[in-house]
Amino acid sequence: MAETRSTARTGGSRQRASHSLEAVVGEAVALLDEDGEAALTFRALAARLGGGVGSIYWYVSGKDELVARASDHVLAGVLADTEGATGSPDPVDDLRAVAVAFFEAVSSRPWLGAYFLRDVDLQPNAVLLYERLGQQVLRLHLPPRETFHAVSAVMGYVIGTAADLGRRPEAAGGDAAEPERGLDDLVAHWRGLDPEQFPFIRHVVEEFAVHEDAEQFRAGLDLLLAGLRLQADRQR
Amino acid sequence: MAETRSTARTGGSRQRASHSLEAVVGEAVALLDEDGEAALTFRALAARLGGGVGSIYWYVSGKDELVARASDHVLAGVLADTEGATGSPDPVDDLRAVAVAFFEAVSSRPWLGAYFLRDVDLQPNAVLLYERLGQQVLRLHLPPRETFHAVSAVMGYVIGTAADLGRRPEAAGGDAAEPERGLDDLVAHWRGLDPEQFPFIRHVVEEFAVHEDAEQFRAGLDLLLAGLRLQADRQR
DNA sequence: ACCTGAACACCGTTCAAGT
DNA sequence: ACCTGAACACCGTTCAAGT
Repeated sequence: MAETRSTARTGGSRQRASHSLEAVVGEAVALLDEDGEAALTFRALAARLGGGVGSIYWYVSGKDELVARASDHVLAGVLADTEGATGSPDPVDDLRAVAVAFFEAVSSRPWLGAYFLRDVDLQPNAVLLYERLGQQVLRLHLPPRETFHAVSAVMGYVIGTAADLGRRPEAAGGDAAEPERGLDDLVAHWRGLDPEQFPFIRHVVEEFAVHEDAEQFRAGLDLLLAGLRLQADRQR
Repeated sequence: MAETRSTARTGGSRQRASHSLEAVVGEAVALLDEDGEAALTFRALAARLGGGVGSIYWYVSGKDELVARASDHVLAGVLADTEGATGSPDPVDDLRAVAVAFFEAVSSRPWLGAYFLRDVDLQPNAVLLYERLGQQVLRLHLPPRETFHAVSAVMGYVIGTAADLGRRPEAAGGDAAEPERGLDDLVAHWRGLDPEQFPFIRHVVEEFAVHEDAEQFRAGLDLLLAGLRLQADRQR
C-alpha cells in the first residue's frame, strides 16, 4: 500500500491534509474490509485520511456515491483476476470462472451486492464485468432475449448467494469471547426438530453442519449452467 | 385492518397507549411497505402507534429484532398463499410455484432479503418456508447433499434476484415530479456504447428496454430447475 | 406490568471561514 | 481549488419516573 495522505507543511505553523478521489475510495474500502459495513463513517474515514469530515464531500457527493465507488473499486480486482480466463473452448467454463471470481469478491463483502450496478456512471467496472459475463454467453448463440435472461440469472444468483452467505455467521472456530450464536446453535436446533413436520430439514442437517459456502455456491451454479447448456444445445 | 392501538381513559385526566407485539410488528411492516426502508424509525413507529418511543423496547430488543420479526410477518402470507400449491404430480412444478410466490413477496420488499432466516428463533415462518421448498425437492429422491444444494440454490436465486430487481428504479411511468434517472437513461446510455467493446450489451439492450422483472426472474428460475431436473433424471 | 419522554452518543450533511 | 470543524437535524437506545 502506498502513502494515501500527504500533509504539506507551510512554514512551521500549520498543516493541511491533501487527499484525492483514489485515496478517499481506497481508504473507504480498507475500512469496510477491516471492520465491516458499520465501520464506514465519515468521521472514521476522515480520521484515517488525517483530515476533516468536510473534505470528503469535495470528492464525493455523499455516502451513496462513496459506497458505489467503493464497490467499483473492488470490481477492478475481479476484472484483473479474470482477464485471462475467457479464452477456453467452452464458453460455459469461462462463464463459470468469471462467476466464481465474482462470488469470492462479494461473499467477503456483503455490502457490495446491494450496490452493484446501481449507478452506471460511477461504476464503469461493474458494466465491464457485466459485459464480460455476457460475452461468454454470447458465444452460445442464443437469441437476444435468452442471452439477456441467462446473464441476468447468473448475476442474480452470484450476488444473492454471495451476499446471503457472507452475512451468515462464520462456521466453527469463531471469535474468542462471544461464540456469536453461530452455526452450531442452528444445527443443534435443527437436529431437535420433529421429523414428521420437518422431513426436509432433518434430511439435510448433517450436510448443512459440514457444508462449505464456496462448494454450496458452486453446486448451485452448476445446476444453473447445466440448464443453460441444455438450452443452448436445443437451439442448434 | 383492525384497530391496532387502544387508548384507555382513566377518569377524565390522561390516557396511555396500549400496544402488543402484533401491533408493533404489523405497523412496522405497514411503514416499510408504504414508505420504504428509510421510513422505519422508532419515532415514526411510535407516532403511528400513538405512544412513546420507549414502549417499543418492551416488545422488541432493538431494530434488528424488529425487522427480523417484520420479515417473518410477511412470510406468513407467503406460506398461506402456497398452502395448496404443493400437491401436483410434478415436484419441480410445485417448487416453482412456491419460489414464485416467495419472489413476489421479496421483490416488493427489498429489505426482506437481507433478514431472511437470520435468526431462527424469531423467524419460525422462514423455517417453515425453507422446509416447504425443501419438501418438494425431497420428492426427487436425491442424496442429502444434492438435496441441500438444490434448495440452497433456489433460495439464493430467489432472494438475490428479488432484492436486486426490487431495488432498481421502476420502469417507465415513474413518479410525477422527479423522473428519477431511471431505466430510460440507462437504456439510452447503453445504446450509445461502442459495439466493438460492448458486443453483449449492444446485443441485449433492446430486450433490456422492454423486459419485465417477473418474466426475467421466471426465465432464470426455469434454467435452474431444468438443471435440477436433469440431475434428478440422471439419478435414476 | 407496561408506558413515557428527556437525555445520550452517535450519524450524514452543510457551510462560513480559512488557506 | 481545496481543506476545516462547529453546527444542524436526525438516528437508535437507555433509563428514571410514572401509572
